[in-house]
Amino acid sequence: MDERKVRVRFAPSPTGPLHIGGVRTALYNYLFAKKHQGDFILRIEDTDQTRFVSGAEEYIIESLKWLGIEPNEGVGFGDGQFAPYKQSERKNSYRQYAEQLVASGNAYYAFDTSEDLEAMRERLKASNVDAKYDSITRSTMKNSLTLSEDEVKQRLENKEQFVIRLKVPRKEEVKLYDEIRGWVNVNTSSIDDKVLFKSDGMPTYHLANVVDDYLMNISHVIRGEEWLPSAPLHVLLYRYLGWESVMPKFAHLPLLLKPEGNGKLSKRDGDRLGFPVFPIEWKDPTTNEILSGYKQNGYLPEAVINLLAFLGWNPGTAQEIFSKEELIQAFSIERVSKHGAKFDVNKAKWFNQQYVRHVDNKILAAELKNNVTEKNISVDEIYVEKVCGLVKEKISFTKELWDYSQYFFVAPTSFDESVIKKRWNEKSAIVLNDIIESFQNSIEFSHSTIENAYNEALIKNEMQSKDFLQLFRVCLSGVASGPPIFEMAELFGKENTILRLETALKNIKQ
RNA sequence: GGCCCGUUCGUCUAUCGGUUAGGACAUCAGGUUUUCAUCCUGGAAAGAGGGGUUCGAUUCCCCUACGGGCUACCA
Repeated sequence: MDERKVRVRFAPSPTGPLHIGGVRTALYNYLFAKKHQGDFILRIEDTDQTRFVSGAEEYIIESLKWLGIEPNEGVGFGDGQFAPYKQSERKNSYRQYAEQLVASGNAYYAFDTSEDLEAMRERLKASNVDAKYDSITRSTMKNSLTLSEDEVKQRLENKEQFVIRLKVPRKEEVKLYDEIRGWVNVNTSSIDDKVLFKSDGMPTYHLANVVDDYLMNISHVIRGEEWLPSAPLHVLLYRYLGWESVMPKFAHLPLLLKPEGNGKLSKRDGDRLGFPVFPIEWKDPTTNEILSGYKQNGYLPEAVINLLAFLGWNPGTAQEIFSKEELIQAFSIERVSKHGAKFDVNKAKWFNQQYVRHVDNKILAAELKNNVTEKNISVDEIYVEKVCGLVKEKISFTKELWDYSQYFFVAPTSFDESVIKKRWNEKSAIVLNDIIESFQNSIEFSHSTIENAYNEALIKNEMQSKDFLQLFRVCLSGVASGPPIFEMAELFGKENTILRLETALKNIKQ
């Protein structure tokens, strides 16, 4: 690594909600920046005004905040010395560079209408030739290379619509070093004369991205593999603009693939895959369709970061659970894999489960309390916390809290039938009554005194615990599984526990 | 079609010429947990195919196959 200060950027376009592939790109940029004490920048690439989606920009900002991978510079995170960070607000800075390329003979004005272009493509297709605007075809089109100088001047003065295209050499090897893949060679014969400056006065991605990365002193471009084919074009741009010596290093990340079948994960995959593709919930502004998010599905941001980091990267050790700080320390571009990764729902669930267990009860309680109050149940905060402490071992997602713990707040009215059917016999009621009686006579009501009372009742009635314990659980909670029974009963309290057992007795007796 | 990238257990991956090809998730079988959804132990499970290079290839090179990406005045 050279001495240049590390400055990386995440540059999404606000055409909809950010999906997890994009989130991972942001994450790798973030980790790389922090690892090298560099800057992480958020730049909004909104050069296509026709694809603007309202709310998308805010969504991107909110998502990065939720995940805790906040840029230290950029839209929504405070301007640095390179503001503005939104390309539509930088509109005026691009044309001069396009003009510079025209002046140096590396670009040209083109006046072709979309009909002209269509006709050219039809014509070439008919003769079985690759239809592209390149070193051959440009000589047959309306541009500043074929038109006289006067006519070009005239057209420009008449404010005729034009674009500026890069004059790509006919046949030239372009070498590009990718930090993940090594050297990539591309011949310019396969690249067309890309539009750099559009007729609406905005640059295309190619120009804007190169100009901004240069102006913003970007040291490394870390982006998705879908950009690899156009990277040589960008190298050409740096070269012709005279910036090749400060050209950023490139790293093209492997894509995130759909778990089943083929293709890269896309925004359109929405909810149908059984896991969210968006960090937080997104409501489509035009259709009002709601697409679910990791946040709302009960994932913890730390878990999402951890699992995403491992989709395409690994530290080379057996450790898999990494805090954000640990990821920063361990991360390196060299250990990013070259091939696409399919998202694995099971592994994602496992990651989240690991984190849920270690979350402070207070934080879980805050979420569970919402569910409880939604049901118009008023409850003590400490009680909710204790409930969380007991059930968190049993769940994978925070949104499961209520499902797994509702009997702590509402006494059961139905009882797991398969357990009743399997375990209930003529002695059950007697044992239960003995337990109730013992409880009533007890002064202290802790999990150990509960357990003692329980055991005594079993011995007295010559009953094996393994034949009765689950039945006991069902009588108390209505369901077949849950946290340690005696601790659960302690939390219910003496009166409540007795009441529940009596209710169970009444309901179950056929 | 053209160009580019890739290819190790079902999935994520380790291996930087010599390993019984390792781990994790999932799965299966046991065992704890006096019950369970936790936990522990164990099993099954992989180098796409074909050529080279080499004393020796999963590892390096070539070809084929397959997968993916790109191929717009979209990013």
